[in-house]
Amino acid sequence: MSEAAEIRIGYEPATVEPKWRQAWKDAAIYKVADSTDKPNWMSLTMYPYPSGVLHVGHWFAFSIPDVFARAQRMRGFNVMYPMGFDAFGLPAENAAIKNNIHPARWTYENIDNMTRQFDLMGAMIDWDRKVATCDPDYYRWNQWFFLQMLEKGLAYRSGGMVWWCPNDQTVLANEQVLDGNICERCGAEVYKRDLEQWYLRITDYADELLAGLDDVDWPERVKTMQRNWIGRSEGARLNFELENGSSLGVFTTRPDTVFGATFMVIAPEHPFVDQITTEEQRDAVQQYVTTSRTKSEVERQISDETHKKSGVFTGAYAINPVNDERIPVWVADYVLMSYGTGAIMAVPSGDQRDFEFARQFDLPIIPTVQPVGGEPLDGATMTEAYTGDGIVINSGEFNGLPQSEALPKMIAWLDEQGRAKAEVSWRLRDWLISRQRYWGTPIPIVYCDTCGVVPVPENQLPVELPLDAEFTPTGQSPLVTHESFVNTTCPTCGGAARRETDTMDTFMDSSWYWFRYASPQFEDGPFDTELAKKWSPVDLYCGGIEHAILHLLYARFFTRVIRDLGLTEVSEPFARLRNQGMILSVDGRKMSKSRGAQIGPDELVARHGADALRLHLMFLGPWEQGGPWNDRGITGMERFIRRAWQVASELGTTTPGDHAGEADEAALIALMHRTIKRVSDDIDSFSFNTMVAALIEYVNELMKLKETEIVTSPVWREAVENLVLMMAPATPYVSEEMWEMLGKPFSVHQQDWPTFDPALAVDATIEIPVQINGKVRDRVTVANSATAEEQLAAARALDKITEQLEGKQVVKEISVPGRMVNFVIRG
RNA sequence: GCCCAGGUGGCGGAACGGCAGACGCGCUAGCUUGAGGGGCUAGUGCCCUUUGGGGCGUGAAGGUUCAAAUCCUUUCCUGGGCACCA
Repeated sequence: MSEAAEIRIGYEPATVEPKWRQAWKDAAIYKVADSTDKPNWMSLTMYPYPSGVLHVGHWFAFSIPDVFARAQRMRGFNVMYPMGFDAFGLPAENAAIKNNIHPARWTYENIDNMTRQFDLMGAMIDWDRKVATCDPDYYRWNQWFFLQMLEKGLAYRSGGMVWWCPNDQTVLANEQVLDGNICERCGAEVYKRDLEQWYLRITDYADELLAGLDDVDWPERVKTMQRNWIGRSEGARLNFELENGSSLGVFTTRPDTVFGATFMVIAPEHPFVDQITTEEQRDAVQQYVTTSRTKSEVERQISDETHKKSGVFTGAYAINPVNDERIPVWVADYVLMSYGTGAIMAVPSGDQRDFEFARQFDLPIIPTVQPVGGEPLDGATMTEAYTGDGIVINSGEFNGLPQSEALPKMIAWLDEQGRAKAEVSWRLRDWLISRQRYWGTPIPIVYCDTCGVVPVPENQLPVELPLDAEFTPTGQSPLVTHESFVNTTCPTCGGAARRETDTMDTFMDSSWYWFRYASPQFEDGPFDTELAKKWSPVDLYCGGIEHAILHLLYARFFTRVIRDLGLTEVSEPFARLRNQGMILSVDGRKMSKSRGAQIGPDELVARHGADALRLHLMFLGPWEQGGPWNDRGITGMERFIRRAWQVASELGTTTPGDHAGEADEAALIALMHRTIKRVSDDIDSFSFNTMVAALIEYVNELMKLKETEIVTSPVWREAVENLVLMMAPATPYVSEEMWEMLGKPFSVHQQDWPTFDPALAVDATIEIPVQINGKVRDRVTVANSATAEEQLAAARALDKITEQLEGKQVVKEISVPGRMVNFVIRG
């Protein structure tokens, strides 16, 4: 049998998919040019950690952006949908210890397997642009960025209390600690240790990081999380003189309540604790400080019925600058050393925490704001702090002013006297980037007994991670004991020196990786600035909500640093952000590898085909929502594909001939345009589940029509071709096959997206409901152009309606053209 | 405690002032000599009814409206975020 005579018996994904996978590879249709006559459009999806295999959650996260990217390409953009691997990190080290396999080998093998699986998915990835962050060619630029920041004073080494994860044997950034004391990575309880570490000065950009959120098309909840994390508060810094002659600075958002400050509180870690505590109080204070140190951060922060506030009087007194009152200074752990100055002026009448403390220790309460029209407040009888607006009282010359007016006046007044200055305080801390781990970017620093801390010169980069490391189950980084790595010479004096053995937080890697896709082989810098410019900012960034703060905040910070180095013009890296929901395992819990609850795609692909799996994932529900995995329903997607296949395969067997009725043709045209509109709009709004529904409905209609005369009309051919074009982004394999079946030239993925005419997308006649008193009593078919009056006339003509209106008084008639008719009757 | 999102058939979900349950799964019945995880047809929210039809239904209770799943108020539940940040 000749090839031309071969009959396509039916849809078999096992033959269709490998065939086109190879054809695409041979024709390199996913190779992305740096620029073309079309506008560039960059679709980025958060690159995965190479854990070994892609599970259906990965498919959910990666195949849907692929659909969008493919649609954008058909719509006339030069689309880049790059992929890489976030290849440094702890799991590789754990695997090394457990299975005696080197992290590098483990990682690169996983990358190979996952690359294969991405191809199975049919993703539109240009692998020539692949980035793996554990490549020395990549991470040397982490080191380069670090050195630039060091030079600009944006990187620094400092001691202080830092979070330590005993399980991962490393410090963590504040952002990586959940629920007060839980390791974001492994779930272990973390605690604080006093260690010298490397930091990046992200707080220098706090203002800009906050303001920039207004300019991006991101989900509001992500912006809110970032705003909360940055935590800007406007207020003032006030100085209180202590009786011992020193001055205690505090930050407050309510300088207007300073007349009500009846005591002060300093954090147990505050440097003043020792010097101001009187002899009589020393024992008590010391004991308190020790106790609060052993308390976990979480314990300290609990405030409810069973956990009363605690604190101890230091014996010292301060002078309230506005009324010269002598007020006691307490030490209490409800004041945090890490925020503001680590000391507060306590105004129990205007702050609930101070109020509780005052009640507990019998300290005076002086109201300074009187609610308008309420009972006069009395410090002795108040039951809670009053934080609302009102009239200022007990505040000298400011008495009688509305609180909102008094606030700026009081700041100005205090400022004049040199007692206060308006100040903005931030919750954001600098980013701790040192990690006591092996599988990461070595921090390019050398310690020399003569010269001190010496940065490795740029021309000596990269500082390569030694591959001959020894992995022992102690959890300690093998770099520490790696003699030939640690022992080096000082770049400045040439004397013996030691290398920094800490590596960088892997969030460094992901803070600029997308720039690298523009020029992944570039050797003269982190990326080719001219090429990167063509793809900046990223038009669409997709990824999980779990990165709302961590990765996205660091990436925004890095982008600004890169901008200030003159390498990019953009400040915001990601113009539009969309978060997918999480695919949970069948039992509704997280798909964890350890519980064996991961659903692998390979078997599903073997059974149903990648196209059906892609459709199924789209059809599960709103992409933003996610939900528990189930494979019920995937058969529905297969049925849909088979029906589409049948429509396409029979087209070749019908010959164009005399038209069917004009009305039938018009109806098909309307259906086609309506479907193009629905599918296009649904893609734009990331509503992939309804997009699939629209395609299914379309095919179901075509299946009915396929037995009618209309198949001999040119309109039919157009309708079927558009079906295949619309399916192409969602089901790339079978669409390519159907496109070929229609006798069209390779490749369907290089075709233009079908357009629709809104005027043609409506049927000539429509059916509208006819209501009586808001209840549907009948339906009537009218011309789509019918006026309100015409609709009413048509409705009145209905037997059933005439009957029910008989003898009743019609109080009101509502007729909305194209929507409905309602008669309001009485009696 | 505060903020956000969400509660709709047996299930996933659709509609987001104008026909509730699109679409899919599942289920029921029938058809089909390719006994298969096949195809096709019809049905499938609940209750009442001989048919015609009628009533009730979107977590709960009120309200606005000719008309409410949709808007407003109160409340309950679920998920997420923040939380002694001065």
